[in-house]
Amino acid sequence: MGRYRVGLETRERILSATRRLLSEVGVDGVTLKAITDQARVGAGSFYNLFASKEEAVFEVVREAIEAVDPDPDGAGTDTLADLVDAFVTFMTGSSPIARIYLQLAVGRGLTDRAIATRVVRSHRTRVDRFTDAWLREDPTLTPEAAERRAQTMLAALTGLGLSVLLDETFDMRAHALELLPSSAVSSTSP
Amino acid sequence: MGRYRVGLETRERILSATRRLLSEVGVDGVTLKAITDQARVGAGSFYNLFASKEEAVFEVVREAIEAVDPDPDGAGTDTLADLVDAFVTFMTGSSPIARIYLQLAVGRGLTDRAIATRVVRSHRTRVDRFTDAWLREDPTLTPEAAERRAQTMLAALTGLGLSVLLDETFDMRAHALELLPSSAVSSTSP
DNA sequence: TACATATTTGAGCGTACACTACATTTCTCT
DNA sequence: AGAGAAATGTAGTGTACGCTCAAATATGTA
Repeated sequence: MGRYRVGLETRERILSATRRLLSEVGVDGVTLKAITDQARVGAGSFYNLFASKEEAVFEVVREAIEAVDPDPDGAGTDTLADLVDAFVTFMTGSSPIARIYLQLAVGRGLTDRAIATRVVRSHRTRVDRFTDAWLREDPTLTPEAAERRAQTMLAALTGLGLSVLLDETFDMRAHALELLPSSAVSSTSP
Repeated sequence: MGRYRVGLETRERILSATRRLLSEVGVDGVTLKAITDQARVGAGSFYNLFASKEEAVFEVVREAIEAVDPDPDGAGTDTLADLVDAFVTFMTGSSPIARIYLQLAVGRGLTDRAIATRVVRSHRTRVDRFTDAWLREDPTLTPEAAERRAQTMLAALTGLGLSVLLDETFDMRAHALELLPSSAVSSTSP
């Protein structure tokens, strides 16, 4: 089902409106009417392009996450410090999308099956990224040990992210550095 | 406006029902109908005792957060391993309180200022507990360094708690052990 | 230009929900 | 017992929301 050019433009307008609303009024304020008003689009047009309201919201969050990904192509050259840095930037950056992401992941992921599935899948991808980086950092690790460390590190980063969301003065970066093995602390990749 | 005895009993029934629903069906499942059905009470009775649904939910949340607060009379002899162990047990134990607490702290605490304040305060108390334990573990640490490590460790434990909420098969204990300094890994306090 | 396909509109459907009105019953105190 | 306050159940009301549908219009292609 090919799209006409105007359809793709409308899609962008809808995503922009959703992004803006998420930032300005939060996840609860994003109603379909708010989106379609903001995008100057009828409800029917919205559903011609998105299967549900949630789909648009997730697309926005997904793009926000990708925007800070140090290695979008998965080339496998990013270091642990790079990944940690990217996560910290995502959480402490100016965009409020990080808050939305955590809220959706935990606040709704626990009860909404569709959301839980997406959260788990993206989490899985991130764990793999961190696992690979751990193996590059310390080739003597078994794959299992590397994954365990990746899981722990990611969970810790999530917890630190929560801390900074609850208390904006929390110095997430300083704390996150403690999660790195001492050999990797000094600098990010050259 | 004094209350009759039956009114106070009804109030307790409503709070119990709300508490139970929070743990069984989650925050989103707590509708007024669910509460009044569970409490075997009419909607009119509910609004005779509470100004709004939120008021009842908030009362339960407040009690749940208080229940999570570490014992303020703690003798101050816990080791880091003890504290980690207690946290893991709390998270993976049979009581649904941990679930409620985390879900509300993240799901609502990010947007509800009143809840955020309570979460931050109980978190603060726990950080102090962990800081003391770090100092006992390694007396060469400066108080600042100890607190930084305490914050990181607690955030990591919280993140691991989130992991186990999203995936019940997640082995929180194994991962939590990685957070301890190597000298403390082998055993809990004698 | 003719045709197929994509896009748009917006009134309105179904539903879920918090909350209310009010007649009735129960409670407590004197 | 009697009176007034409190508690109760029912049957709603109002509203907000996600989403649908059919008809009308725009777009791309041969």
